[in-house]
Amino acid sequence: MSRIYIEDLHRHVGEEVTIRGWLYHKRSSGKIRFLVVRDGTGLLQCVMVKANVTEEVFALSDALTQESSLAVTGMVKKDDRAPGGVEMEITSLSVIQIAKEYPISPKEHGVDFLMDHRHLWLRSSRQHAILRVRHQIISAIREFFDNRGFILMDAPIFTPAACEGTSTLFETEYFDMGKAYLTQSGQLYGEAGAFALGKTYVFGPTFRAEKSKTRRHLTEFWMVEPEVAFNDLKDNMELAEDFLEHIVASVLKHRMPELKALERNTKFLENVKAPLPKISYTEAVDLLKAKGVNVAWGDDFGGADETVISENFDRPVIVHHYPTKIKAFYMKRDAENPETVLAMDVLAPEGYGEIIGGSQREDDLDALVQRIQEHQLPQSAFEWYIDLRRYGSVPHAGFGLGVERTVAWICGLDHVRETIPFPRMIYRLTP
RNA sequence: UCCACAGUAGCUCAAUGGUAGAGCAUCCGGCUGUUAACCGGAGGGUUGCAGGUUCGAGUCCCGCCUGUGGAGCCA
Repeated sequence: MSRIYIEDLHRHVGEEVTIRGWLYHKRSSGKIRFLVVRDGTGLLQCVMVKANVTEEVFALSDALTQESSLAVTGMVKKDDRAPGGVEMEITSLSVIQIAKEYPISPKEHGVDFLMDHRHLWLRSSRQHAILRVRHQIISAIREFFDNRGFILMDAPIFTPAACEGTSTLFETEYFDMGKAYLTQSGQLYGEAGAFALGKTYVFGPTFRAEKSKTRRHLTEFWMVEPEVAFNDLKDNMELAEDFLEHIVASVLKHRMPELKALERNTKFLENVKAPLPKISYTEAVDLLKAKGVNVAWGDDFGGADETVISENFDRPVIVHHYPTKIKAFYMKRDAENPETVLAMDVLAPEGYGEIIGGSQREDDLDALVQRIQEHQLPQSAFEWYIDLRRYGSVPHAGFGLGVERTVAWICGLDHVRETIPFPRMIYRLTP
């Protein structure tokens, strides 16, 4: 016998079925009880009328507490009075466990309390909606690259050295070999992959020990990083805009009920179609100056600056050709203007900030070694990476997309802490 | 790390320097269509910790702890 889930109940109207799940909420009125049951796929209002069940079953419903596990059996009926339009008329009920007093009530709670109870908070409908959208985004990411012949290439999490700034590494003892570090990015390994397999993507968790305490930061977050041999900056930007279009279209196609539950205005999401608007860093600085922001050419943009830039567009905007000195060592300098690199960031609209950062990579051996020295990085740790420029180096490019910021943007959340099941932040390691 | 704000019942919050309270949750009772149901009743407190001022401190002062929002840094 196949198991029936709440999300499929509209196909079982008129049948007697059994649903196993948890009590989400209960309302009682003398001789009639309304049990709202959840099973992970949705919520179902179950109506228990005293005359229709045995005394034992009716008494059992009195003992049910919020989140008690149970199985309900009854007739599935269409009823406009029920949330979801379908309800169950209970004929039988069995209790699996009576839950202890559940800490999360239907009333409001503070952020810290909810984060302390994250393992239970995940059961609420808002968190359901977010995690389903996250799932859809991850699914769309893999679908996009898989359909284009990219090979998933996992990068290591223990690494011998930094690829971004050195001050933001989590370190750990690695037997008698000294320190190992948790990866900040799989990109360098992705480059090795691109030279082996042509087009690859790295997808996994990354770690930054930045003491950032903002709505956009986690210490552990997921990143997907495509890397393509023979791609230049233009190819890279085109890949990024096709990629974003695909992700957003997939969520709009499959997760509208969740976006509605999150009260997400999808107007801007529907605009996410390639090609996206593109401006150079220099144009972005001029734009900021015209808006009265005090910036100079060569400054990196802060979160507020990114918001001002993105407010000029009704869809994500690509900013390219950043100053060399504010970007990573592996980015290729523009031959026409070595003060800039062939970098590009994608800024999400509505103030959600940078969701993609990428570049064409430095493929020249001498230039790369020089950049490593300029950044005072330990060259020995990068010998394998430099090797890629010794043996058949070619132009190549890639980018990284932060999954949590993308989820926050698409869901319209005001903080990334709700975009991942168990967020890791500067002051939170549990649950 | 820096700046600002906060910490009172299980939760969300009140309380002019003068008897610590409400709603929800819990428990008891009532109600045959509820939608965060409603109505009546009950229990529930070392006011974050440690000092100080005062006749008297949840309230004022000092230090610490924890958290929230933001900055810098970044995806």
